Amino acid sequence: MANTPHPTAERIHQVARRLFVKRSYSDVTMDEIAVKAQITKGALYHHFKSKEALYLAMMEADLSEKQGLFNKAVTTGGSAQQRLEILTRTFLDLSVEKKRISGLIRRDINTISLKARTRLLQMYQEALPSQVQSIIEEGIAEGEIRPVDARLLSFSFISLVEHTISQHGTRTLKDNDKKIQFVIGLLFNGIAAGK
Amino acid sequence: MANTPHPTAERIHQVARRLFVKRSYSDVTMDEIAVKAQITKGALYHHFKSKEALYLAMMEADLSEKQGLFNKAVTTGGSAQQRLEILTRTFLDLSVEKKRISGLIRRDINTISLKARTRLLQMYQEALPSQVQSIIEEGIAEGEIRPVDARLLSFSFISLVEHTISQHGTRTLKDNDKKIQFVIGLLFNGIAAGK
DNA sequence: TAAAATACCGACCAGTCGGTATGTTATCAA
DNA sequence: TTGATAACATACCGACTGGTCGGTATTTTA
Repeated sequence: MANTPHPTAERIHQVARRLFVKRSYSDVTMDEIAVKAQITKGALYHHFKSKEALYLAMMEADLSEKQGLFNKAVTTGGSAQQRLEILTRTFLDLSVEKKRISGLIRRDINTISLKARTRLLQMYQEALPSQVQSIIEEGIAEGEIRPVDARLLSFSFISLVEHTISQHGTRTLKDNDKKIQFVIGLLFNGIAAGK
Repeated sequence: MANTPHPTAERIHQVARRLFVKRSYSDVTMDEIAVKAQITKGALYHHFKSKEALYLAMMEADLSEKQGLFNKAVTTGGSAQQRLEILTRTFLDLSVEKKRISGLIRRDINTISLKARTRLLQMYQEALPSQVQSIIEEGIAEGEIRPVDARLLSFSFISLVEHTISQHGTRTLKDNDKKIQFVIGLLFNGIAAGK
């Protein structure tokens, strides 16, 4: 339903994704998207009624895909730590571009209309933070995790993971195993040297 | 030296800061800054040769102030944990607006010129991450903190603190003591329930 | 095969934005 | 008093941007 079977629309999505990942919402122009997608502006506006609609459609396609992927980690059995590891690995296994998209939201959220903003945050919330949150909440219920605010922690955890895929993060933590180890180790045990 | 003794320039700084905190770099116009500062565009361009120069000057003023403040925490005696607490408290005691400014960088970094970008990152680096980093490094040297990548950890810690001042963060962790407790507790001990 | 819907083209528009050119007024040293 | 300079004001420019629109080619449906 959120899929765009039309080949041209699909190409527009790809081009838009690549551009929006590299530059901010305001800085990407519809002209450039049209040129890169090898169509005219008329055709572009035939498929998407506005710049914002295109941005939202692109985000929705990406986030609903991620929601499905991450949901497998949530519904898997095992300890909260194991499930967070699986979820993190699922994320890290994505393409570089797809890993970056989630980070766009914080960057562009202030430049789109209020209505689009609410919708975007809702989609993001369901795709990522609330899934992490539910794992944490169950971990708390099981006595595996000490009682903290699960929502705030889920946001913190997500940006922790995002740091591992930054330029410096990838330089320090070469492969995904190292990244997961860093992230999970910090989350569960902290950095105190004792014991 | 980075100070702007001229009262008009100072007023422009204030207005620009308020606007840039609320909206992205591209979305804030020089016209609006002029109107809000109760001057004309001519006067605005008399004081700052370009939009980018204004943005940079504003950032520089803020970051150099923060660098000085945080440096006190770094040079204070005590354990790494105590010094990180002091640094965090220094940050949290700032006005809401000044707390937000640091976060602008990640948002606007892609929209300014390469030269300005390099400069901005350098200033930010010195003001915040590298100070946190040096505390962590000393903590590792003293055996207080287990050996991890100090730089990556400093970035992670900073965004952890930033989360506590988000909308949800302030709702959950009412006062600064609660925020510091959350942030330091997570960093040093993690969330594992055992012991 | 006629008709209708879809996909696409490209010129154009109204508005916006950063920046400039050209004045006018306040300040203050000589 | 003068004259240079800083500190503004005003009018304007040119590039650019999101979006429109009349029209055409192509495919689907009746």
